[in-house]
Order: sequence, then structure tokens, then C-alpha cells
Amino acid sequence: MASRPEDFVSRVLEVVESIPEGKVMSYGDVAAAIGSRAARGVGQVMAYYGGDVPWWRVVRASGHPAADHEARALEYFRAESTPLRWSAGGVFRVDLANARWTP
DNA sequence: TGGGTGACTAAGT
DNA sequence: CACTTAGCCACCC
Repeated sequence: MASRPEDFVSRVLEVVESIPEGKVMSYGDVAAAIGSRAARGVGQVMAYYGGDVPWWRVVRASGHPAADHEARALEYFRAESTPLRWSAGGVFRVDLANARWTP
């Protein structure tokens, strides 16, 4: 294959691993950090290679964690003391205003 | 090489 | 404030 997955995949993993505890980044921010706008591409890479990186530190622009993985991320957020914003019904989302990390 | 899918985003209702 | 629609880019077959 002429393409080198490491160019995009490795960079995504590199950025995600570089996120400190208690901080989070949106998919779009990660994509922008590597010079791309493929927020969905980041999600694809995370879904496949995310098993070796703190995927829970990567959330959507709305502050919600990866779809269908909120409960899993919540345990990490509580352990990392990540700023969370709770809504009625037990629904929570990351307070990007305070947890958004920019390199 | 081309088509379909998706751990997304922004804007509109 | 929450849900819906359309658009985008990268990955997989």
C-alpha cells in the first residue's frame, strides 16, 4: 500500500497518549493537532487501535464521551478527577471549558 | 480503484 | 437544551 497508516494512526495515538490526566480533547481537536479535520477518521482509528491509548480522554465536541462508552469513561474520569458537568437523569458530560487541553 | 461505513462536527428545528 | 439533517475525512473490503 502506497499509504502509510502510521502517518495518521500513529499521530492520533501520539496525541491521545500526550493528553495529561484530568484533561480531555475533542476528536476534531486531535485531528486538528495532526493537521487534519478527519474527526471521524480519529474515531475510526481509536475504535481499532484505541485499545492501547487513553481513549476516554478523547470526547466529542459536545462534551459527551465516546458513544456507548460513557459508563466505561466515567470510571476513568472519576479516578482522574476530570471536571464533569452533570445533567438531570444521571447524564454527564466533560466540562470542556475547564478540561479541554490544548498542546 | 471504487464504494460503504463510522468511538464526528456544525447548523437548524 | 436536546434531537435531527447534511457534510467531511480516513479506514476497510
